Amino acid sequence: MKGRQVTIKDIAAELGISASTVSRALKDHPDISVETKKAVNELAEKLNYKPNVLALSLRQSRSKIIGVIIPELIHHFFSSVISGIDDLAYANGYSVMIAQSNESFEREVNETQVMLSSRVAGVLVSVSKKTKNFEHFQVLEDNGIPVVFFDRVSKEMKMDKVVVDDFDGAFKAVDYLIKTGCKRIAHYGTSMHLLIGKNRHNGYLHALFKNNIPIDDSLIFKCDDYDEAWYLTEKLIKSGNMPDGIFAVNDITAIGALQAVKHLGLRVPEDISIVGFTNGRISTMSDPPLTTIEQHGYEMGQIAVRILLNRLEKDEEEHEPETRVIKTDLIVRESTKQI
Amino acid sequence: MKGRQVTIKDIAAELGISASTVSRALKDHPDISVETKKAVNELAEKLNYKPNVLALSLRQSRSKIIGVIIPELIHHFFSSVISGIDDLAYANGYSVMIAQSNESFEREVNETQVMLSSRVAGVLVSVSKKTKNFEHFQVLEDNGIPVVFFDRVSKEMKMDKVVVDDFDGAFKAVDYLIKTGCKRIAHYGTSMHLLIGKNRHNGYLHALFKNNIPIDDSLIFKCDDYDEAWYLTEKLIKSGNMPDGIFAVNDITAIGALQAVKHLGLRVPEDISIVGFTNGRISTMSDPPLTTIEQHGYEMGQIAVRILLNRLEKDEEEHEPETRVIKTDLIVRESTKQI
DNA sequence: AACGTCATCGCAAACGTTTGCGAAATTCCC
DNA sequence: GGGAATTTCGCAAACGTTTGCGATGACGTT
Repeated sequence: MKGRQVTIKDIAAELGISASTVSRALKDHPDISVETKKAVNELAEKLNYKPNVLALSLRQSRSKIIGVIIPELIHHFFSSVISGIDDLAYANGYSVMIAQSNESFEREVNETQVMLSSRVAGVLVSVSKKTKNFEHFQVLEDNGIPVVFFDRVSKEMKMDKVVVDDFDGAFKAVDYLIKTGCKRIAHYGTSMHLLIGKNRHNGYLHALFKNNIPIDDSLIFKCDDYDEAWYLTEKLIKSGNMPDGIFAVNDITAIGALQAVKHLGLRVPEDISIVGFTNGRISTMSDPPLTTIEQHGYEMGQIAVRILLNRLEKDEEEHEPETRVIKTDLIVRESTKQI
Repeated sequence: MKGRQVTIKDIAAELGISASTVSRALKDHPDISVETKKAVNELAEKLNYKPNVLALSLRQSRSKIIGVIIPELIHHFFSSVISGIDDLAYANGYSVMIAQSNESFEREVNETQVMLSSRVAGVLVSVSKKTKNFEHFQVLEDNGIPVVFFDRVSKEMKMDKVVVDDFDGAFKAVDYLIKTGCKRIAHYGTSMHLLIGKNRHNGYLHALFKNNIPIDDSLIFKCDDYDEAWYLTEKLIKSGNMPDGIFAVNDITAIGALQAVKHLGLRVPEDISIVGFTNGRISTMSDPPLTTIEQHGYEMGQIAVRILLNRLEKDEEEHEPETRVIKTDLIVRESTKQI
């Protein structure tokens, strides 16, 4: 019952041989006779021996754990990414340690300390909204722990990144709105110090520009969650400054706007068209279903892992930071008009 | 740059004292003089020393990692649970290692091996739909790794569990449907070998019974996802065997049914009332918003951690498995009629 | 018979930390 | 000032594993 776990020594003792021999036998070292190997393997099987990865990691001072730091777990996009991370990590014999910062800078810093303490092989991170300083990640790199950022990244960090083509995605969304007849398109965006905020904003501007639509600052807002969107949309409509299209930085915000529009007795898309960003599960559940941008979270997770594993293999020599950009797709549903 | 990490020995060498002294100084052992402590702590700070938890875990053969095995990450309920787990684990100095089984029995078994290898302190698990055999979890217990199950549990396992009061939740849902005038209530349920499937089913039956409504087997189905629900609902309505209420085993299924009903030109809740289970994010996003059962995933995660930590503290002596039941709440929205 | 060649295995150190025990050095007490 | 008590620290072992090196025998070769 309540037992210690079986070790190599237990096997060695029971067989009357040394621990080294058992170790070598288990990994099919040529120095060991077939009979010994057979005996060792059989006993290991019988005792349900599992190598102690702690000891292993300690020995070669590198663990098979990938650390992941994200702002929030309860979020379709992030859980997609983690799912991609977990699947590929698992396929390569790595385990995944997660830590959510809950959008708190202090906790994010603390989590990097934990990663350091745990001697993880590498860290994948999407920074919190409050993070404007990246020293704690540099510390990881300085201690030999490679860091790969995904989605929420910043320009100033000279490290590996994998991001979605936010500019192009936003452009596609807004361009589509225009092509379906919208002329007064509002943008609900997130913090501009996050690249994703800035890039989506710029994509929005670029689409207007390309289509010769003047920029109207009274239609551009910092607004990135459900309740905010509801409130803002209601205010906007009642104020008389009503847009005929809304491009929101994510699906939740888009749906908040959508609900508010319907609540006021207006129709989507006839009166106001709406486009979100992410293509999460909810985008098919709203009424009407949401036109949005597919962000390929699962693939993003996988790519991040692949970049990390690559770095871990050829770990020496100076390394030139790489930025991978994932293309988005416009998913047309019924919250926008026909083209 | 590309450095090894700082160890206790580095500090000891630089200060010309022994590693033991540094170790004791760092944890404020009374045997060490104040000046030494001061010197050690300052240097540790300066060098950014972080204890190597691998070595620590190896030493006392127990790590500060909680393993979590779940069927699917991309799922509002499960990510809520993990979020609760992570927050409480973090507060108690533990890290969280996740592993998704993707509803595969083989992978679930493999993940338990990994947990064993990693010498995690304990494991929290929600079993896959395919799991009908629980030996792999018994192996964990036999090796001194406590296991706590949550949500998806089975009767035959004699271990700690934390579940939602599925019976009562289902009862509340169906009872409410009846009170609002429904007479022909369909049930879309999940596998009966999962306790949650059976209990919700029984809660459904009990509500019918209490209200003297005969059970109609032609209204009971195994159907637990979006597409299935859409298809089944459409078939059901067209076949003329139309229910006036639907109680679904989760929100996604409920919304699938809701969409199908609307698609056929019928109204929710006037023609058919619908109740889901979970109260996930999507339940507020549908049109009309979904009446559902709040399942308290975040709290469930926290309770699971608390049970585990309790066991880890007084780890000796035989332990009587405990089952914690979390009460549900009926959340009334607009997919049901007024009472 | 003397030597080299293999095949097979064990010793011991190392990874970073903790901790019981003992060893100095200092202080105290009478 | 002699002994005891106290303070402050170091030694070494241990956790489980890997691995360079050396050891032991059994052979085969001259």
